[in-house]
Amino acid sequence: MVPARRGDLFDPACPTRRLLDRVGGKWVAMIVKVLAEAEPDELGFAELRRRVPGISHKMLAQTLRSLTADGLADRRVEPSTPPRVHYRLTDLGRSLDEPLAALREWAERHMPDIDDFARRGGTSP
Amino acid sequence: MVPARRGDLFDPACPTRRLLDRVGGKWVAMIVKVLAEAEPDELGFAELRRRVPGISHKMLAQTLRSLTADGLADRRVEPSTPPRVHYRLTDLGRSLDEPLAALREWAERHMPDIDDFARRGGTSP
DNA sequence: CCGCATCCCTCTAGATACTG
DNA sequence: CAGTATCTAGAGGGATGCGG
Repeated sequence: MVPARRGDLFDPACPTRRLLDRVGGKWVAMIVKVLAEAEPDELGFAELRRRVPGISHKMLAQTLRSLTADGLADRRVEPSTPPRVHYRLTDLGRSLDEPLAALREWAERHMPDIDDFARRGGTSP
Repeated sequence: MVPARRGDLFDPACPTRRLLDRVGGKWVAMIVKVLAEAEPDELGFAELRRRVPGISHKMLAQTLRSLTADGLADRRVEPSTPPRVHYRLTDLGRSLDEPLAALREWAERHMPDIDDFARRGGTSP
């Protein structure tokens, strides 16, 4: 990650794009939301999959893996047969949910405006 | 946009992903930030390009086009030779900058934590 | 039950070039 | 100077299958 294409080093003091590279993925924001709403409980893999409609087995595992690797989620393995694995947000992950919640709120409030504007082809009222 | 891959319709009541599909693009957030910081002035195409290091001519035009089509930015053509085109945020675009600013702030404050965690391989202190 | 590897397809975005 | 079209490489993400 953070490839530094060719000789072109972008400003290393711009963490926003790096954050969006992670959070802008197709499923990250939704999984963080679901985990945040489950607080203070943790969620099993299967339960998570049920609460994120449309996600594939692979993408859920992959996204959870990256969240765990980034310290945004904790992973707890229950040593049973079959083993069950549970996830919850870390403090860091919980703090990330705050700006994400602001974004969700904006989206719910204003996406209809964008849709209307786009549908009318940008004509003034 | 909002392709609805194959037969798989996701929940239409989830505008957050649709917003992230737009804002999560590589340049959108940065351009909105630059336009917001220039307020109340508008910025010419060339000036914008100077303020967004690393962006290509094509991607700047393309991103500005989508912002304009979504009603997030206004486009003003100065009928001179050569023609100059100026951009500024609309009220809607300006309101979007608020949650984006929250995200930027989080990124600046917490990306180092993520980096440290990843660098230590997720080891507890 | 959950994780990981493989294959494949689509979509993004960079390079380049032509028009107004 | 600004906008658009074409081509191409690479990443993201879906389906499937084996391993633990």
